[in-house]
Amino acid sequence: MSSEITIGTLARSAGVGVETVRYYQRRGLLATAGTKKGAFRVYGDSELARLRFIRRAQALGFKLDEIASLLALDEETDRESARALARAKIADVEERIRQLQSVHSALQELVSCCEHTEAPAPCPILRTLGGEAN
Amino acid sequence: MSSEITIGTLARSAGVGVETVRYYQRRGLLATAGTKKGAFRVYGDSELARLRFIRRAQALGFKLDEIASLLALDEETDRESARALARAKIADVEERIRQLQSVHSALQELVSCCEHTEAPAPCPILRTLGGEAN
DNA sequence: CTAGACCCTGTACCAAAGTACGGAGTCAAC
DNA sequence: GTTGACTCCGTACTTTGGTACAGGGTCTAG
Repeated sequence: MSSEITIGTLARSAGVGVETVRYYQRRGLLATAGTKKGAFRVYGDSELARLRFIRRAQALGFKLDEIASLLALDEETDRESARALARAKIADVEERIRQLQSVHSALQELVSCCEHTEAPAPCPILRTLGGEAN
Repeated sequence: MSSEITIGTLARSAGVGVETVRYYQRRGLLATAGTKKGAFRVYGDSELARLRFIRRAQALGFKLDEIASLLALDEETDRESARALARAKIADVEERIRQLQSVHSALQELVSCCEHTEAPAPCPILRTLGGEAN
């Protein structure tokens, strides 16, 4: 049933490097396989699923510590907690978007000011960064 | 004219820590004052201006390496370069906003799916992260 | 039976932007 | 004439998510 796979194959199947798998093990996100076949540890489907879970969660902006919390949840009984974590992450993402948008418009302003200033004189961008009034 | 200030005052005036000033000096963003008054190095207005420049640029999302490039520009002759750097940063910020927006909508989808699933069964968020189809 | 590919463990290193600490010297005030 | 705040210089640690290497052992094919 559960395919017997070494760490290299496991890593490749999830699209990560062997060192990354080991790193997740060190971080406690993934168990180090208990069973060995000869001298090599052997992994199965559950480890692969967990590894993919980590990657998907990461793509959604969760950091490894948060993923550890997600992984500790039970599909059956922890829906509230899962939703709470997801909502917190949404708020987080929204905040970062707001920040970036404000930076974006400040930069836009500088550039368009620079473009519309015909004076051959000092660069408005550098002058603004340099100071006087703010 | 140029106020004679020690590093602590300089740092406080720019809203950073002394260690941060020293760090910028190590990074070559800020010169270590040559003049000393007794045993202590003495800074003036130009260092304060430079420090503020760094902070403003940082608030606009430039990293220290990029700020080094900005600081190397001449207000009079390097307008083109300044604009180019600002435009590159704008593109950068836009890209990050797009990324975050796509993450945001994926998260929204998960949460609203979870909210509208009345089955007492498994949590849709955790199940989606856990896999099968994607 | 040997070469090459793979695995094991442990440790060190990378970026980025600082922060903290140790041990010494010095300055100003009371 | 000493206390307390400040400075100097150098080094090490922090966070996050890995990556790289050293020095073995082992497995598989030809």
